[in-house]
Amino acid sequence: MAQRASATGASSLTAKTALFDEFARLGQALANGRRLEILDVLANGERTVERLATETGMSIANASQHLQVLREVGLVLRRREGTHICYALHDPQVFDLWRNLRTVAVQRRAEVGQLADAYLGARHTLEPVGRAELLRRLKHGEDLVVLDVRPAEEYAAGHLPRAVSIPLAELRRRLRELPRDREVVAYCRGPYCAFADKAVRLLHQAGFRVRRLEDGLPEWRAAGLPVVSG
Amino acid sequence: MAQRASATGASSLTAKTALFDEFARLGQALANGRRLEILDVLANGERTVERLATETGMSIANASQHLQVLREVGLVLRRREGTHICYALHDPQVFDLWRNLRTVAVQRRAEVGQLADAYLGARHTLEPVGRAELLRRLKHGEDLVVLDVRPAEEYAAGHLPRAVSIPLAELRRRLRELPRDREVVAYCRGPYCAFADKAVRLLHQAGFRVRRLEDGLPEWRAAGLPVVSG
DNA sequence: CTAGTATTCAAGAAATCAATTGAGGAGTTG
DNA sequence: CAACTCCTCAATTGATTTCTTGAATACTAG
Repeated sequence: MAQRASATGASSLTAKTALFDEFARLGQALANGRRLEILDVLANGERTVERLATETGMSIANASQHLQVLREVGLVLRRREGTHICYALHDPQVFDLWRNLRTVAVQRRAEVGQLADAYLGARHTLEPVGRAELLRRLKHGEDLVVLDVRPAEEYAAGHLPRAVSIPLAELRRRLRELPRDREVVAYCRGPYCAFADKAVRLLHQAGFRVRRLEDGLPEWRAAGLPVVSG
Repeated sequence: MAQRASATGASSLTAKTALFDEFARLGQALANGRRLEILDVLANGERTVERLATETGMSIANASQHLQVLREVGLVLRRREGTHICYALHDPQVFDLWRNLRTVAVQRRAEVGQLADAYLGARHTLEPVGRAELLRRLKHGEDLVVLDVRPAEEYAAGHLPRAVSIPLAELRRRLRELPRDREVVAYCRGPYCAFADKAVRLLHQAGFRVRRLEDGLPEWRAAGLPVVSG
């Protein structure tokens, strides 16, 4: 941001300029794909720097630096946990902001949809289950299996009512735990997480009746729907 | 964004990286104070490049370049109007995104509040009127004057029901148009626009009973409240 | 108090971004 | 169709951003 630096003394800046530059700092924090990946993961629960780095494929130093940026603008906060330091979203509104950004990006830019398909593998082949639909069917006592394919820690930090946890990495060898006479609804971290899509493909090939939830646990929680933890 | 450039061929990027980088492009568009100023003004109605430049104090070329950035990511769209080209927010969701960014910035960063006070001149001296309160008092037929102090074009593009238009620049010499026996509620472009605050100070010194609306017309419209145009 | 480890800091190279200036394009009006 | 107006593009300069590497820090655990 050249014009902010060119007036390091801050005296040549009008107050209005300074105010909007301050808003823009939040935009800057959202202006990097790696930081958005971090936010997306953190929406599923707090994480140490190390785990965050391995899950996103960054170096630890790099992940740490991005976390500093997010912390400076107040998007995340940290907490010591034994020898580790855990980072978490500062509050639910931060997730709302990230989701709002996503939504506008998808609606306004065709490239996003193409890239999403490239990453997730055109999922339009099978209509996902809507939140309202799932809730209704659960309430009617319908006999379906809700499957959480995220890592076990995230399931522990909060999951859908009656959900079963089988992390994607273990799914192939734990297929027998799933009943074949009931429909399976899989979910993961959200619409831009590949876990549930991969699970659906795997289960579909194995002959299960399976669909994915339209989005993930953070959206479910943000919609005010019940979340079970522990 | 070094890592995007380092892979100009785009082949070394994983699909996930590319997807989140695409989301980040929207963040980049929001990562500049001048562009946020533009969005804030455009939320009150479309504007030509020239007007936008003079209102925000930028050079025309600079304003044009920022508008190109906003257009590339789909935040604004343009339309020819005679010899001019008008820019407008692409849709109401764009305003929601900007408002969401503002909200998080104010809640998470103390600096923002201080800068806002520096710009607007600590307005806490007088409690603003809430949207709900104003609406209720209007419905009860209470005898108050709703005063729109934005430029006349913005009033024409949409204003509160029963609002009177006196642009801030003309307020001092049109004081006699306002009744002294009724409370005046002034509003402008939003919480980070100085027009209403200046109007309140001016009217208060002139002996009027006056308060400002908690925020401006774009927020009123976004709340689904009635807007009159023409 | 010491050892060990998770995290942060610091420095440097490559690339991007912002604002200015001046030239060029696109369209409209007469 | 020609002149004019409004707008966009291109090039430049200086600052910022991003990632890597290696060193320093801050804690916990024993």
